[in-house]
Amino acid sequence: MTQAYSSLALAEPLKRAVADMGYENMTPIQAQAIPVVLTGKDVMGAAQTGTGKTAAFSLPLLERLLKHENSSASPARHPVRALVLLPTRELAVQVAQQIAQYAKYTKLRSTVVFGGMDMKPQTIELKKGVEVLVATPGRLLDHIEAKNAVLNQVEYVVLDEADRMLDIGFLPDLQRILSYLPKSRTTLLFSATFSPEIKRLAGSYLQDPVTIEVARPNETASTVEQRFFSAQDDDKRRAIRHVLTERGLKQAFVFVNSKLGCARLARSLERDGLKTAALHGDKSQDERLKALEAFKSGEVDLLVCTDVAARGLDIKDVPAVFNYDVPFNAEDYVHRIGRTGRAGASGLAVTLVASSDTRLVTDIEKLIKKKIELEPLELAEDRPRGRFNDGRRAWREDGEDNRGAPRGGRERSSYRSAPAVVRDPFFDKPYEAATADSLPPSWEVVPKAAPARGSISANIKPRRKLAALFKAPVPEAEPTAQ
DNA sequence: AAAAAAC
Repeated sequence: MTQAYSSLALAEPLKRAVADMGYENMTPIQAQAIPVVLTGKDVMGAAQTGTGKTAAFSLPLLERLLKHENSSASPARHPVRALVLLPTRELAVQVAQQIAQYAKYTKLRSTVVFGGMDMKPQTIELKKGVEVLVATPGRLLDHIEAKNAVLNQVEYVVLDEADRMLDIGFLPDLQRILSYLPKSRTTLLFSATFSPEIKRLAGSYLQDPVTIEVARPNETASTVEQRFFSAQDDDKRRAIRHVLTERGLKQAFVFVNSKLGCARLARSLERDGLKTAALHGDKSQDERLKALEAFKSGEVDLLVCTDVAARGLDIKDVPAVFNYDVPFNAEDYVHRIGRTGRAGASGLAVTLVASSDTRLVTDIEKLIKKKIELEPLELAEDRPRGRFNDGRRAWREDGEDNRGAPRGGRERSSYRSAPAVVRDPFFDKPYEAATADSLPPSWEVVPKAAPARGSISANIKPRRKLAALFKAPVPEAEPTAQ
């Protein structure tokens, strides 16, 4: 049963803002959470990625701020009445933008504070007075200590990506922030993933909470097609290009586990002819926001990123997510692939699994409670493999064959194994993002060696089209609010 | 095995 926003007891300005955004029907988490949040009770809410958790807490929160005036505040002052905390700066920006959209026809004011940017403009906004404050923990504490933000009249606290906010890395900051808030308040926790331990911990921050679980916690969105390919490091970049071309994909997130790896991979993919931006925590905030903007505007095809981008980012129509590295935490897998298949659209998640990653894949399998089939993705050689006796690789990054050009030295290099060079047609031409009328050429998967007995790959037929490994895309559903 | 969040 779908429910329309118009059926809700929301103030006219809020309904008008929702209508402006083109939303009509609520998602299940919205339909269930909004009436409960409207009662003012504490809530712990779990729903799959991309199903509109932000609207599920923002709309009823704004409604309550409108309906219940803060009687203890002097008319001239605008005390912070609602605080929304997030684990990354980009997410804080996004949620703040969304709240501002919902509140645009009301007199409620909101702003966002986060690190990596000048304190002054944020201070000016805070001093003007805001009812709703969106923030990342570290910078908020700075503002509290500088007396720029006074939180003793906060009535509502939201921990978005609550399980992350409650993990060991954030907990000390979070506890300090909560110590500045009144004891009597409403607390709302939302996430797509909750471990049993975090749930227990979360319970200690809530009073008589209502638990809303639209899906089993940690459940992946049904709109995302999940594929796992075994691919060694040298093959991973090519695997990405093959899948992009085969599926006619225009854009994708590419997740890696480290900041250094992120920068390196972005450079490599750029050399392969892909338009790429890198997003990780060692970049300046300016660069981070620019990278995200370049991806949103379609200026770049690939966003190579660390887990800074794993959670919450809502970019419309991202068709695919690659896990170039298998994430260390299974929960992060759920969030990473949740960047695609949002709001009912279809998405593809491809995880590239090296032989040392099998343990991590097992963890993911257990968490999402879905059987994972590891498929071989073995591509034809595009360049000679192996190394010289002196350890140099037989190929160079610029694509030139390195054989026959030994570095100076009296010992003559000999090539240990000289496999045949098979050219990969995609590798020779610059990558072009697919358009409606550029049908991708097909490419064959060629097995490199006989599969080991008893391995998963033993069941795979020797030669078949890569395209045949993929099923038809899922049709799009009607849009719902995010 | 890492990343994120303050200066």
